[in-house]
Amino acid sequence: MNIRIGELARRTGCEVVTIRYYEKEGLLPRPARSGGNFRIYGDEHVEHLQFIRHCRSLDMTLGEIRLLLRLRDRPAQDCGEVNALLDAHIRQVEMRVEALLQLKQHLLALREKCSGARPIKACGILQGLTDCSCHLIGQVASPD
Amino acid sequence: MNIRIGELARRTGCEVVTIRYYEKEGLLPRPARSGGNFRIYGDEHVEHLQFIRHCRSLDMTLGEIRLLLRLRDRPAQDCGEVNALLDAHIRQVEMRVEALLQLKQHLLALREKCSGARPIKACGILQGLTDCSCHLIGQVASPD
DNA sequence: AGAATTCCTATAGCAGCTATAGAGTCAAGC
DNA sequence: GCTTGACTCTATAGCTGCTATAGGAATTCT
Repeated sequence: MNIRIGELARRTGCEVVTIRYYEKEGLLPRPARSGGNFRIYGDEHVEHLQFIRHCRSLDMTLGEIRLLLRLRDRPAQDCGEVNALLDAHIRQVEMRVEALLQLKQHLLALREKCSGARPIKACGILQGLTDCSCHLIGQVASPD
Repeated sequence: MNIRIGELARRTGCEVVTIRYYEKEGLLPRPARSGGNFRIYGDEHVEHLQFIRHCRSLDMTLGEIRLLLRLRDRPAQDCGEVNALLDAHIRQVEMRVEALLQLKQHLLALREKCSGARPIKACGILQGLTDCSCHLIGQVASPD
């Protein structure tokens, strides 16, 4: 099976530019080239790219995916590292959720300060944002 | 009160480079300059920057903050727009939380496929990532 | 043969900073 | 008066994970 980049994109739901980007980043092995310098892919590339897309749909970083791919290339090694990576990723997601829930509480508290339909100079929300009393209490964890 | 950028940074917990960045982005008004071309700030800048930092700690984008600042400059106008902006922001946070909770479910399901301590070629997690059966079910909403 | 489509490389842009280079300013100590 | 050090200046590049654009070459359709 010899397909070009457009067909690979169609089969994986991945944009053409993104495929080239993964190649540049070393996530996808360099394919053979046709006489006219077009990339020629095979089944193994489809599978490889699907793996990457699956990981991305789980919000893994390209660094994490790179590591998983490297591990996958050592079939005899123990898979503890894979488990550890996933555990760490799950913890990160949990932390992000907690940070966002805290954030939401702060936003709701701020929201209660104004019922709307006031002149801006009396708006409770803008006053709450200007007031810095709660400034350091609710620091948000760094986004993803 | 005439302070330089380092002192402003200290008082607001904001990095010097970030202050200059906000100025370049039009969020912070250009301050006066000293003879040696140093930025000279006053009380109003401290307050202004605290407002920005407070908004950022609530995860607002610089675009949202720019809009809020512009509204703040029209004290007589009705504050409905401020309320609307905050409501929209809260909804966004809620959606992000839900997306992350879904994501967590997918990750936990994947995690269950392996107990660790296997050779990598038998790792249930890597197999789950290679298998694309659940690929399009759990698409994650675009991050923040 | 000519037009439409696909492909190529290289570069810049998005958000919200952070880091670096190379130079200038200013106050204190010797 | 001169050096040291802390601070400041501008300009530029880097981070993540793409996306968009320009300008060209290859292929495919009619």
